[in-house]
Amino acid sequence: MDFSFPKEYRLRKRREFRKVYEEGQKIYSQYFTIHVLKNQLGHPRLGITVTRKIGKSVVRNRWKRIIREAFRLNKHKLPPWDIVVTVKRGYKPPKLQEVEKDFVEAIAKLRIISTD
RNA sequence: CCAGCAGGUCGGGCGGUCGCCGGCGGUUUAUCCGUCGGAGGAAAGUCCGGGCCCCACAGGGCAGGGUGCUGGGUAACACCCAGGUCCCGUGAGGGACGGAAAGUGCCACAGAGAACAGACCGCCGGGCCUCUUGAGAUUGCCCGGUAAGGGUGAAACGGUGGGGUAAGAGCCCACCGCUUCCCCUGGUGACAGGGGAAGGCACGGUAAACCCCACCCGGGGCAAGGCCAAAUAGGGAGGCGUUCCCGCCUUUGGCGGGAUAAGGGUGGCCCGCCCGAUGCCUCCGGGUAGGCCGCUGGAGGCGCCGGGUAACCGGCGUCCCAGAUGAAUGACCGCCGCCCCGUAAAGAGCGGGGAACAGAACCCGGCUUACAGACCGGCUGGCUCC
RNA sequence: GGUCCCGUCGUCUAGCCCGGUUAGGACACCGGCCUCUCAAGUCGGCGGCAGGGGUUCAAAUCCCCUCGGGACCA
Repeated sequence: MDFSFPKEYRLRKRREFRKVYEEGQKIYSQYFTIHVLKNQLGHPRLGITVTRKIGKSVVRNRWKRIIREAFRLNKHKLPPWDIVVTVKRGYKPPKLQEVEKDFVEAIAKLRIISTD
């Protein structure tokens, strides 16, 4: 199974993020605010937002790495959407399994809503 | 062995699986494969100093800012090294550092008096009143002397002894201290040592108050700066075209319709068909999105030798050691090492748990701040043993 | 990444340049008076210099470090 994470699977420009914010759907999970928009690429793409309010650079990097790992290990199950994950304030970075669970459940919920 | 003082080093190790970023090689022209490398001592705070780049600039001055014992190191510094004086410590050591005798300002409260000082209490002399026969004594008041004592304060005009006096005081003397000046010796110098003269002592603090003196500093920052460059709008140059007919309305004008021109669309091309009086085409320069360079080989690391007390410098050899840009350096597992807890008489073993501060963004030299723990020598004081 | 500014009661502020009473005021809060009660009014109280170090006899004020908040630059 392919667990790689090349650049085509990432959101890299400010206007790509803006498009998801303005045209996509939104859901709140325990740790994140997740914006989602269907794309035409046939695979999902991930964008992560961790503001300076979350913590210093060590903490911000930790969040990004864990989120990226959660996406990477589950990307074969994900629909072809652009997904932007914004970290909420007030949490310490938890274990990978917790983030994975939180992220996958939130996406599953959105999937049900969008198929209705 | 116990206290302590300065200083240096490290910041878990090995292996596997899944990923990420970059270099090189191959392969295809856009994907794979191979291989190598991939956070720190502070990468942090951005507090100083430089390199680099752009702008400005003849030279000098003013304003503004910084530094401040001496000598040295350095690209430079507010850093580092060595030294000096004073203060603290039994000591190893630690801390402070131009000028208050150029001028100005300020020194609250308390206190009698606070900056060419000052009589509240006290001490001493004199006068008046009171008591007394009187000498005289005492209380009160007044005048004067006095800085030795008390008290206030952060700070009150040198100390000890003697003389002196009504009581006192550098008022005078001796010794100690202090200030200023001169000479000699040592040192590059701060300064030190020695000798002499003058002065009874006159000059309290504050310059992280204004200021004076000496020296230094142009401004901005890689989001600097440079290159390539769509689409759209606009600018410049050149070329082609800017014609005819009909109807209506109040004007050499406007509106509507038709034909054709430059040109465009369709199409491999010609004819044809369609659009078309609106302009159209080509080139140039600026420039946005976007991309590229700057971008990591450097005041570089390590070793040896030489110079220097040292900071550091020189020579030779050797190594290449992150370069991202919504921003890589991660996740999981196993074994070993370290620490803690339980079990055991200690240990072994077994089981469970823990491991700091922190993440490069143009690059260096410093400073400051954060930091679980581990290690290395050096020195001081005390106790004990040989 | 870089450049710069600001932190005073619970909130908004004065004082800071040029150091010196118990750091002043408004709103809020608490208690009393007034009122049948509440509000208003009135009297009193509670409560603060972001933290640490230094200079000074003395620091909210001057100097340094740390922490927190904010603005600007593609």
